[in-house]
Amino acid sequence: MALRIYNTLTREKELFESVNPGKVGIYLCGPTVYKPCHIGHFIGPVIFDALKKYLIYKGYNVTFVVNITDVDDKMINEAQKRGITTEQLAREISAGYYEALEKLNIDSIDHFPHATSYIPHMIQLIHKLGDQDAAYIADGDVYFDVTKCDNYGCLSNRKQEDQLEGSRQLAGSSQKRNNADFALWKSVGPDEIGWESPWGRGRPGWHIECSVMSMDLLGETFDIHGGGMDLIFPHHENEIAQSQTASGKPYVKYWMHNGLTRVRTKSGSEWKAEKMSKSLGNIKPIAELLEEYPPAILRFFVLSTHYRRPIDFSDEAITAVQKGANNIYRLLDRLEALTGDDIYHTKPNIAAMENQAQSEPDKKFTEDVAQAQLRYLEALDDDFNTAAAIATLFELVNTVNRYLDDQRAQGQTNKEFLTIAQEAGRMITHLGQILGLFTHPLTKAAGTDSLTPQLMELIIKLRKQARTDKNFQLSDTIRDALKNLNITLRDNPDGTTEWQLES
RNA sequence: GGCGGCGUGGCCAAGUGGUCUAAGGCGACGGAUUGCAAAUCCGUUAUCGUGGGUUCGAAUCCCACCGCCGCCUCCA
Repeated sequence: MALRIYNTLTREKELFESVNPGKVGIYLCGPTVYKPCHIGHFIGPVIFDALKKYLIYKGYNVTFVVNITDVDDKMINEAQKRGITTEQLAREISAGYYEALEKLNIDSIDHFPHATSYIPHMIQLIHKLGDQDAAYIADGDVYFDVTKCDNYGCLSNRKQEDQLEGSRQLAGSSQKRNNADFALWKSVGPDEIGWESPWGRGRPGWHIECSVMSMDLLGETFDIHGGGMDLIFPHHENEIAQSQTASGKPYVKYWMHNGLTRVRTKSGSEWKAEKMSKSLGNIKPIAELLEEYPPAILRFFVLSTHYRRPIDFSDEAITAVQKGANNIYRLLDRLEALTGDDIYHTKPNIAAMENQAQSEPDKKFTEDVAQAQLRYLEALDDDFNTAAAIATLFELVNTVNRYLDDQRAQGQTNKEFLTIAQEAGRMITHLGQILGLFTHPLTKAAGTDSLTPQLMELIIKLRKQARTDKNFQLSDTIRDALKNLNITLRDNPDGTTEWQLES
């Protein structure tokens, strides 16, 4: 089994082979911390956190870097508007960012380099570029000369000549050698935020920070660089130009770009999907969203679409996904309740299933579970198709439910089939957890105290008596009352009743 | 003007040359089960934007057209 990844650079799915055997470096463009983050900021982190987990599963040693841009025009403006320093602003916004990451189970990021901590490195890199005449001073600013990079435009497939007409890039600094040249260092006045440099007081351009931090932490050539598709040009294109020119080596082996988040809104009877943006005012802060939906569901939602496609965000869409995910949780929780064993934190044991499986249905079932695992991993190997992988999870759930039903229908009294079903449940959590899904029950474990199960047993017994007496009014009252406590009863055909705490 | 993405059932969403009259989810409908429900199971619900073309064979390749979205200024 070999992982294949779509590389924006070549526009093809390529076999993944890491630069250094057994090791993988991933760099993802993080947020500019000037306004509260929204769901769009977490698409990348969810995807690449899941990817890292999968690579670890495959045996790689992975280093994952997400940068924090804590200096640029927007930050300065916002800080000024609010009457605080940019440091205060950065601290406040990044705290919210980290908090959301944690809730979304994004725990695999090894480094969060801040741009402001890398100023000397940036100056060094600009120097290096200057030595090659790839950087020059104009109007006190330092620019990168794109003609010094022979493959400029390779990532975005753009030619400079084509960019002129219709572009909103107005004829500004006429001092630039080429229209496409971009700033490496911008000069600032004495009372503005800035750092001393050989070119006077100033602050770095946006693109240089990612080049510097990624190469510092991952090496001059590293494996995977991720980001939203909107960053392909100019940001990533410029990163390549700077880094490659400075190091004389290829910069990144695989460029992975995720689709952008769109918001579905209704105008009249027409649905339309548009980009999230501040000007459109269709942004919901992540903190708010995390209040409305369980974080695990949001993560599931993101991964249930292939990463390269845009995700249309709407309450309806999340709700639909949530209902689907609940079917999986319901089965898992049910298996735990039936067997009394933890299936979230133990690994499946196919061999044990095979040993236990005596009858034909048991054997068939065991075979189906093994097949599901295979298809799940195959899907992930195919350009990290989490959507297809998740589909196999649903099929597996159906397989288990059917098995349980069949066993029950046959009046199976021995509980051996439960052992087998339990292993299948473990397979579901195990596969899900490769992507950071199904790490815990969605709700607080039911009856964590010892009293609840006993009380439930009592209540169920009483209700059963009521039903035997055909006192349905009473039995339904009990059922409704429990429902209000989010406890659902399941009356099985064989007369037994199970209970479950629903989310 | 240039670059790029998208258009698959009521909705969401996989699939990018044959196993596809098309996975999976939500919804709807019918059935089993139930005292009634819930849950679960079974079944039904698509020829893949339009029109051409290539091919023995296309949702998948090519051309044209229509529609939507993004980038070329800051953006994950």
